Amino acid sequence: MSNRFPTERRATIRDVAAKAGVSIATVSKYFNKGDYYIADATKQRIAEAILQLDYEPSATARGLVSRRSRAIGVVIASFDNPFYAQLIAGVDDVIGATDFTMVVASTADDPKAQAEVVQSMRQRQVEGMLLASLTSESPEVAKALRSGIDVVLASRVSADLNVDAFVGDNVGGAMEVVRHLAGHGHRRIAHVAGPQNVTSFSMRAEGFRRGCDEAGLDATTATISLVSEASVDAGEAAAGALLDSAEPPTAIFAANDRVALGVLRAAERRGLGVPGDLAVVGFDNIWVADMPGVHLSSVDADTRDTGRQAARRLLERIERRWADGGADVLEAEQHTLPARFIARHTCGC
Amino acid sequence: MSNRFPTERRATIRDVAAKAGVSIATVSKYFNKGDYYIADATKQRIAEAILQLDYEPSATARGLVSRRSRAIGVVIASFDNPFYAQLIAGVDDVIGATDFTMVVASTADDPKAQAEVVQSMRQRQVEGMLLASLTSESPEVAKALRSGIDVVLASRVSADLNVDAFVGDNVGGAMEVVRHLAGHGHRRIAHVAGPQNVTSFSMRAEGFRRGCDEAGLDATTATISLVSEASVDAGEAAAGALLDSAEPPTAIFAANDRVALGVLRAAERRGLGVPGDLAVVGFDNIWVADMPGVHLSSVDADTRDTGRQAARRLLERIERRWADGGADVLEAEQHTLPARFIARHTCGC
DNA sequence: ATGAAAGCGCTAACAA
DNA sequence: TTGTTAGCGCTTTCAT
Repeated sequence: MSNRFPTERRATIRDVAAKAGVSIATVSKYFNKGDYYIADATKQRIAEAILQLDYEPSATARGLVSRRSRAIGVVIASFDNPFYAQLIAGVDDVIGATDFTMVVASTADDPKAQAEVVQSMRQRQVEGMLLASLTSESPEVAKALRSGIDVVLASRVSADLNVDAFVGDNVGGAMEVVRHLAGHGHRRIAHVAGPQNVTSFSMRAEGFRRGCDEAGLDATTATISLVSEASVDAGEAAAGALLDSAEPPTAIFAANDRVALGVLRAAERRGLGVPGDLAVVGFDNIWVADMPGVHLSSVDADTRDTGRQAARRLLERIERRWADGGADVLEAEQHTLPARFIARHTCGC
Repeated sequence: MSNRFPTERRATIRDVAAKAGVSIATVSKYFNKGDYYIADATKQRIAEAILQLDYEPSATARGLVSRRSRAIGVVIASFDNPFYAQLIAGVDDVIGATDFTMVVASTADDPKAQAEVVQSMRQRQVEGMLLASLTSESPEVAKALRSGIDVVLASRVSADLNVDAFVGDNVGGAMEVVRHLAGHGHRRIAHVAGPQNVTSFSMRAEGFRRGCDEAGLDATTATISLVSEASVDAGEAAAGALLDSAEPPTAIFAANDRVALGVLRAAERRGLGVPGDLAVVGFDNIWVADMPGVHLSSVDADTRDTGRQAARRLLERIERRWADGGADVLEAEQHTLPARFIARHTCGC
């Protein structure tokens, strides 16, 4: 047996009005409580009718007249990446407590996909967008901005978009890592860097360089190995090449924890002890880093909180826009969130 | 400097029509290509106008008249749980390839939150809902069903809702685990079971019992320890109690991988060797299970594919409904996806 | 090949 | 306190 209901037409405000014996305006007022006076007896009858008809007001119709969708769009690179999962969890923490809904889409860092997604969100009239996946800025984003959609960046910065951005202290965190590793006596340190068109990764690479300078290491010992995708497999491959070279590093700083996990696997496959033969440090401090058997040293920039802050800011912008009649009065700010080095087992602590 | 654009009113179909010197009906036809003939010259002018005005049709207005939102709702328990992340990734695989959008919300398995979320989605006129977090079925879901919203369950079954469900072979998978563990010679096997109001967990517990029967183990050696929340910490606590008891188990089968990770941590904290002193098996085969240093044996029911299949089915239902003029002709089916035991290090293989 | 007009379900003046 | 009415931006007959 299937759900065989004749599926009678959804009840509308008209049906409610008819059944309650009032005008649709009164029913509308009933829902937009607070601003109107309406007799208790009438209220009763309306409530009754709503219940009986199982009426639910159409957000679509409401949105059309009020010109507000009460929806925000969230764009990430992928769902099965704990970093984005954490970020969205943070966004959800704040959005879930409001009457806004989230429409979410992933773009796999594909500019074309991003353009499509942004366009689709514009059509859906989202009031704001939270972009966490933004490598090359597509013109679609600028258009969205121009059409009155607020935009906030998370874990990304943009040179030509004048919008708020919330991003961890990648440079500082990376420098801290090198400092720490150097403190353990390492001289041959390698950095497995992620795609440099992703700002977080390029900033980490920059921090690595600065850290090496600071520690007096030069390019003969401090090397950077680029990886085209920040994945476990790519990390394993890159680390493998490094480890199999003539003068392998004694410590590897990975672009992020997933890459670090790949490095760990490469070491394990070669029977190398960690941190004895090789020290490893990641970035992002995803929950896995703290798991038994892993104990990966990492840098924590509180991803979930990044999501929360970015979401709050977006909401703030949206509210302000309505309060100020469409104007965009807030200055765009770049917020750098503090990064903390988390020493666990793999760095040699 | 902020994004200071006077934020002129979004262009509407009217503006386009005016600028192109045609009627709005023609512009509308331009977008609903295929069904109408429209002169090439006119097409040109419209395209031009659209470009200049940076016009994007309003999905809201469209939805109001067409009565279709081209949106589906996805309800999960939480984002920062790799299981749901995988599931959503699967859903995204198929939805992302269509012109539907996903509105997502989490409920933390709170019935009240679930009711709110479902209600909100109903207001937003989603055409279908994918429920992956459904412990106690709230009446809201039945209402949604009645109002013509298609519903598909993922990784959950429901006794009183007559809807499609896609769920892994929890019973069979669990039996397989016990069989395997018994094959390794274990007699004292414990199951750290998750909240029993979650069908996946109750089914796994059931499979555990059946497996013990099959292996000739009885309640004196095969024990079940209930945990109120399927988390790492809860798993650690439960395993700790088990391990510190007079006659500790030699093998623990955890409700899922997160709980298993907790078990692993409990063992590690006590200096117990795995699998030497304690064999451990999880469930779900989240990606972490395969990481270096972890090597957790688990049961794989292809979560991502579950998401894909469920999403496909939902889309199928939606299309059918429109093809058949609102009727709901598909029989509700319960799909059991095969579960495969994945032997890694922690089970003793 | 194109346009006029009637709504889709709702909100928000303005009247009564 | 309640009702009338004019749209919100679009699709869709039905004319032309």
